[in-house]
This record gives sequence, structure tokens and C-alpha cells, in this order.
Amino acid sequence: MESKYNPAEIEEKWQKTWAEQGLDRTSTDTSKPKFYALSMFPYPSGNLHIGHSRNYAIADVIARLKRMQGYRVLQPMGWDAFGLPAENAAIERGVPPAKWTYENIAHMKKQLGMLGLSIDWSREIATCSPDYYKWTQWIFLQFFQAGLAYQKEAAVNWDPIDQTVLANEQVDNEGKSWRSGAIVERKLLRQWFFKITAYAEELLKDLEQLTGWPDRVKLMQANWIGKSVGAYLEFPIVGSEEKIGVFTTRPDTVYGVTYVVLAPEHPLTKKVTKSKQKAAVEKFIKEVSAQSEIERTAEDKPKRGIPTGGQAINPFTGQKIPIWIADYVLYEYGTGAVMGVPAHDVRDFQFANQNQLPIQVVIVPPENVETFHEKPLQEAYTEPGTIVNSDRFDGMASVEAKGAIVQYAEEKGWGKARIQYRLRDWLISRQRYWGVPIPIIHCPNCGAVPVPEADLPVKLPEDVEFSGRGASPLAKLDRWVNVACPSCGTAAKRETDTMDTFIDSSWYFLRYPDANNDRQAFDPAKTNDWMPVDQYVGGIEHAILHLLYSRFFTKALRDRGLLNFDEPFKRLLTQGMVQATAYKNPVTGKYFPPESVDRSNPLDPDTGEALKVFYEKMSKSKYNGIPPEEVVGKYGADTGRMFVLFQAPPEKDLEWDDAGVEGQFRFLNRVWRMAVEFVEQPSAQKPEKSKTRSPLPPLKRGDSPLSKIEKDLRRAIHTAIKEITEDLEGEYQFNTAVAELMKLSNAMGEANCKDSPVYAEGIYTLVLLLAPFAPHIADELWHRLGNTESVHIQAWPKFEPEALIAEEITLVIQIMGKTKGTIQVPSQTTKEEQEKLARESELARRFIEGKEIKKAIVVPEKLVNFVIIP
RNA sequence: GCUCCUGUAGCCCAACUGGAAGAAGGCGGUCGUCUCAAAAACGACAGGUUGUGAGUUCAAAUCUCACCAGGAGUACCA
Repeated sequence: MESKYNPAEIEEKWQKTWAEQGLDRTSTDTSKPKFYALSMFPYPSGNLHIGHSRNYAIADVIARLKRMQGYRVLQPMGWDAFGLPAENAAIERGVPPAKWTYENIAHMKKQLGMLGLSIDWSREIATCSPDYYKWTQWIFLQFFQAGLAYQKEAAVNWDPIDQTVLANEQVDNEGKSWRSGAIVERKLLRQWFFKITAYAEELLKDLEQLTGWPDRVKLMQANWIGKSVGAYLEFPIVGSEEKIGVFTTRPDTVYGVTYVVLAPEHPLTKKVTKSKQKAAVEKFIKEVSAQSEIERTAEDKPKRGIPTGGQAINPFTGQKIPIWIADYVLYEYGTGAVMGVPAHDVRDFQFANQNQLPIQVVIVPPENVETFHEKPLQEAYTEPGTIVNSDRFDGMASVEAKGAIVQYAEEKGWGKARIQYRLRDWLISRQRYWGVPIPIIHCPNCGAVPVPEADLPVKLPEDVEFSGRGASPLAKLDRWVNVACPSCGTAAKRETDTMDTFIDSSWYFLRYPDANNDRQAFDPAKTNDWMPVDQYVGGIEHAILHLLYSRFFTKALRDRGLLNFDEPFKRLLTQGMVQATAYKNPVTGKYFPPESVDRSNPLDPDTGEALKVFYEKMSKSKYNGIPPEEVVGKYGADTGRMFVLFQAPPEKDLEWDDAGVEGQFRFLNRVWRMAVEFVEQPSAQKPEKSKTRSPLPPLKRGDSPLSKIEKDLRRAIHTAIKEITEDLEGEYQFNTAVAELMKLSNAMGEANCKDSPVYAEGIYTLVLLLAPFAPHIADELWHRLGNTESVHIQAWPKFEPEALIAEEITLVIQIMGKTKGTIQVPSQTTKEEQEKLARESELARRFIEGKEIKKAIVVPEKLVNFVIIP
């Protein structure tokens, strides 16, 4: 038997053994409680780097812990396999997308295998497989029948690089595409949408139940949904039957409205414009529409507007007020028109001042009702206050006036209460090839007709050409496009758009519990049994996108009677990125591979300029991605796992550090040596062999009571069990859990009782506690200790409370909050006894002699603080 | 601009619900043991105003306020 720790050998051996024994298969023993551990499935880009593995290592530790704790655990894996890179590979290199994708999957699956993850591969799914996307199409049809999928013409985000439209969620705050980084353009197109807005209120409200989610993710979703409570009010147009509807959150300011503004795109613009203004208005609209979205909404840009010459009536005051159009009013939000209250809105104030529009104060600060009018307003007063100049509402508090004015408006028929959301419907069609075909046939007689269920899947044709230009390859494929209408038989055409790939990932977690079902998307009984996901692990970048869409899908499918729960992910852990050193020329922006530069003096090999050295997210383009093979080959997967778990708390970014990796390797070596020496030592107290799932194999204990050394070691052992279990069950502090493992190993090394059964208990416990983190070495050592079954099916150790009790404890003595020293006192004494012992101690007496003690503060088992009168 | 997070030794990071100026663990550093030497291993050590300033408290890294620095989200949403 080799006595040196050889990770390459044992890792391969155990991975093979586990596979043969089916150790990673999902248990079907329903007498056990279930635990569904899920990592966000990867896009098969071709290569895994060590950054990805952090995600899987975290989920794997949790899955392995839960298995040892007696749960039946589902930890599946799959591939988010549709998407543009495959298509780009086809355009650039002529490789068919399917071939490219499946080859990448094969390679990445091998890489994942090296990490020793306890994944049930019998449930593997790939979203690009017809077995899977058949059901994506089926779900689309469910949505279509429920009125949740519809077509409309809308101004949409067009990505000029990827040649497709994008959903709002997929455009960042700089107006750039999430994928290509291109500035998106506005286009008016007829597209497919999912009616996610129908669930706006529930998506917002149910965030409250997600107590296992990080607050910031919930906050981001709440902001994205953007609920505003206010009123819809109508302003009749002078000389017309029509009215301008506006949404406002400040109905309490309606008596201060001095003008109304329409968005330039607003259809009423043409009707209200007087002939004198026509030319100027048209010119203005042309200028605005020529601007890009970002130009138009730039922060420091002055608000530009122009009068239409038309007038409206403020029904509350009966006054005639001018109608303007301005670029700061967004057509897409609310009604595309706003009421102007310059006295009480920052933007309106700025706009009114620029354009010499009147300002009417209707709310004043409650403390200076009398004097507020004496000076002209310097800025908008947006705080609550007392209502003035508002007829019957004068003197009312503005917060109360909100409701009163809305009620009054309802009585008079001028408007009503309204809740407005920022969330828009989800644009789901994409003008690309490598995605799920939308199962719709457009018939000249019947309109949009769903493909009958029996004809699913609508397969993606494989013999297509990729030019990379113009319309999607599907649109050019006549023999695929032309089809008879399923309803009336007339010559009709297939929908040639494919679905947003975020649809594929909005339900994959529902498929895993029943991944090989060829008759249903999933058997509701199985999915309802396993769902919701107990622990979901993934990147923060999906805080809105994937996580919001999945919540929407869950609720929509629940309402179709397919699911019996409201939320898909009970607990969410958003892990930080793994960063590595990147070398960049700050002038040219070019990155260099670390091996091409001198690390002590990094210079650009081409120009000789000094390079900037910094940590950045691992990526191919920055030459700083570390392939798992490199780490696994050098130190083994166990070391790699230990490092990413230890180096930083899971939600924080982590900096790759070669020296730190070596530190973990050293630690595993130390554990190895300790266990092997124990096995080889003849005098060691080996426990009886046991096949049972008892917390620990029963130890042979002598009759003699434990020595102090043994008691101290035992306390260290059980403290480690307690701390590590808490770290893994509560807030997921893998970094401190690993530190506890190290502490235990240090305590073992120092303990001078290698022949004691307590030492044996320590060895066994250390290996068991190590198992979720470093599964290979743990199983190898477990077997070397004489066990015949895997460490991973053993019961997780439980700490014994009495083992934690120390005989003596240290009490801190403070005088006026200043520490003066410590005394040793017996443990398990009362607060009063502790105070008495402290008071009588020589240490305290030195300070309190002859002084009056005002009071003594006792923190049990910790300190006694005397407050004295000097 | 608004909202949120972070700020502890050369570096990464601990510190339970406020409770020791002995702050866990790791990396790096220094010194020693071992060795012909080195690596590995083992042992020992290393003066840090807990970003700054104020406040609350018997007691503050921990609570409050202001400021500084870094990061994230969001941005004319009416």
C-alpha cells in the first residue's frame, strides 16, 4: 500500500468506484426527506475553467452533507445548449451548430467528471435535444392557449451585431446587449411576447416568502418590477372630444398642474398640434427620433420640448393649460403623457423654468404655511406638506389629500386610482437559427395557428446554410417554411423565429425530477415531490433575468394545474466570481498570457510598455482562465475544491492564488500522514469495525476516566463537529468550515495521546467531516482505516454537548470597561457565584479596595465588569 | 443623482445576539530543527490607532450620524 498521498491515483480510482456502485444515483427511498441541490446549468462554450467549478463545488458540498444527514438527494446537471456562439462557430468555421455543441458538451462533461461531483448523470438534459425542446414547445402552446403568449407590433431592442431582437432585461443600463455588448437600436417590429406583466403583482409580493434569498437579489427584482401606486387622470382637449390620460403618483398636486406634456411618439400629438406649430413640431419629432435611446436619456442633457399650440383643461380647476411635447416623456411608460407640476416635481420645475411656464404652489411645508409664498421657489418642493390653493382640499395634509383627490376624481369621472408597473412583457422571439422553433403556423385564413401537439416537436432542420447575413437561415428554407394550415389546410407558413434561450432555462429544473419522460414535460407527481429546489447556486448576473423568468414560469404552470407550489427556488446562493491575474497594456488595451511576460517586471513584449497587472474574472480573452486539468493534474481535485471553498466567503469574489492552492495541498497531506500513521501505529486504539450508520464506530473505552489532555482533545473534536455543521447548515460559511477542519487537525497534531481512543475518535471524525469537501481523499482514508463502505454513505457526526464543557473557564475582569486581567474559575457556576469569585479575586481587589462599587456587570462565563465611584 | 454592499496585520480572511488590545485559519516573511546542501516536513516568532471623525454605552470591529475609498444595482418611470 502506498503511503504517500497521490491524488491522481486515488481520485481516478474513487470516481470509477463511485460510478460502478451508483453512489451518485438519486435515491428513490421516499421515507427519507428530500433535498434538491441545483447549480445553474452551464452553457457549453467548450471549456470549463476553474471559475465554473466554484459553483459546482459549493452545491456538491451541500449535496454530500445532506446525503450523509440521511436525505435523499437530487443533484442533476445539464446543458443550456441553445445560443448564439454555436451559430457563430458555424458562420466562422462552417461547423454545424449541433456538432459544435455536442462536442463541447462531451468535453465539458469529462472536465466536470474530474472534479468528483456527486451528480446523477442519468438525468442529464440538453436543451437543444428534441427530447427536451419538444416540451419547451409544448409549454409555449400552453402559454398560447392561456393567452400568455401573443404577438404585437412594438418598438423593440435590435442588436445589430447578433442580428436579433432582445428583451428589456437583456439590455444593460448603458443600452448595450447582454451578449454582444453592442448598442441596441430601436425598431418597430411584430414580435412574440410572454405576458409576464400579468404576474407583476404576484412576482413582487411573493418575494416576501423567499426568506432564503439574498436581500439584494430581491431588491433588484423589486426595482425591476417597479410598482408605483397613483392615479390615472384625464385632461380634456380644448376643441376636441378626446382626452389626454396621464399617470401620476402625485394626485395631491393636481391643482398645481400648469401644462401637459406628450411623448413625441404619442398618437395624440398630431391631433392637438395647431397648424401654426405643425412644421416646428414635426421637425422636433424628427430630431428626437434620430437620437439613440442613450442620447435621449443622458443624464446631464437639458430637457427639450416644444408647444403644440393645443390646450387642455385641468378638470379640477377648469383652467386651460398648454399641451407640449418633450423628449423627457417616455412613450413606453404609463400613458406616454404626463401632467406638469413644476412646483412639486424636479423635472417639471426644470422644464418650466427653461420654457417660461407658470409655476403654481399647492403644497407648503407644514411649519411655514404663512411664509412659504414670500420668496419665489428656488427648487421644486417634493416633500409632503399642507395643501393650499386647491379649493376644497386646502388645509389637508398632502398624504391624505392623495386618496381624497382620487376619490373626488372618481366621483366626477375625471380619473381613478391606478397601479403602474415598470415591468414590460417579455419579448421572446429571436431571429436566429440555433434555438427552439416557435410552434406556430401563420395561415392567411386562420391567423396564427398552434402546431397540433401530436406534431411536436417542430424539429430544427439541420441542413441549413449559414451566411451570417440577412434573415435567419430558417426564413430562407422554403421547404421547411411552407406548410399546410393544420386548421383549414390552406397553404401557410411556419413561424421562422426561434425562442429566446432564456425560455429553455426557465423550466429545466422542473424536468430533472423526471428527465427521461417521453410522454410529458414532466410527471407532476414527481416534480411536485422534488420541487421546490432546496438550494440553488449560481451567479449574481442572473439576479433578474433567469431568476425572474423562472419564477414567472412556475406561477404560470401552476395556474395551468401542472404544479402545486408558488416559488421554484427556496434558497439561493449567489456565488462570487473567481478572478485571476491578468496582464494588460493600458495603452492598447491588449491582454497577454502570463507565460509570455516576466512576472516580476511585466512589459509588453511588442512595445516594451509597462503592463497593468490586476485581478479580473477568468476568461479566454484575457488569457487568465485556469483550466481544471491544470489544477487537478498538479494537486488533485480535492485540493482545488478545498481552495475555492476556503479562500473567500462564497458570495464574495475570490482571487486565484497559486500559493494558497499549495497551502490546501499541504493541509491534505498533513491529514493524510496523520491518518496513515495512525493506521500503521500498532498501539493505536482502533475502533471495532462497523457497517452501521451510527454517528461513529463504537470506540473501545477503558474504564479509566479521561485525562485532561484527552478531555481537551475531545472538546476540540466536538467543537469542530458543532462549528462545521453550523457553518454548512446556516449561512453557508465554507471558508470557516475549512478553517475548523484545520483547527481540528492542528489540535490532533498537538495532542499528546496518540494511543488514546479519543485520538482514534478524532481521526475518524476528521475524515468524516472532510468527506463533503474533499471526497476522494476522505473515502481513501476511510477505507484505509479499515472500513468497507464508502465514507459518503456514513452518518454525519453529531456533537455531544457534554464533550464541549470545560472544567475551568477564564473570566475577564474589567474596571470601568477596561480589562485588567483574567481569573480562572470553575465552569457551571451561577452568575452570582461568578461575581462573588471576581469580587474576591486578588486581581479585582487591587482596583476596588476602598472604593464604592456602583454596580457589577456579569456576562456569564465571560467577564465581570465593576463600575466604581473613584 | 438615488439605493445597497464592503473597508480588520504585507495579502486572503475569522470574530456568536456589543463583551479580553493573546482577533480563528491560510498565504507570504523571519528564525530554528532535520540535511553535506536543498526541497519536503516539523517547531517558534512576527508591535495591527479594526478607513476617518464624532456620538450612544459600564463596554463598540460590532449600534447611530457625518465623511473618505472601493464595488454593485438603477437611472428623466411621471
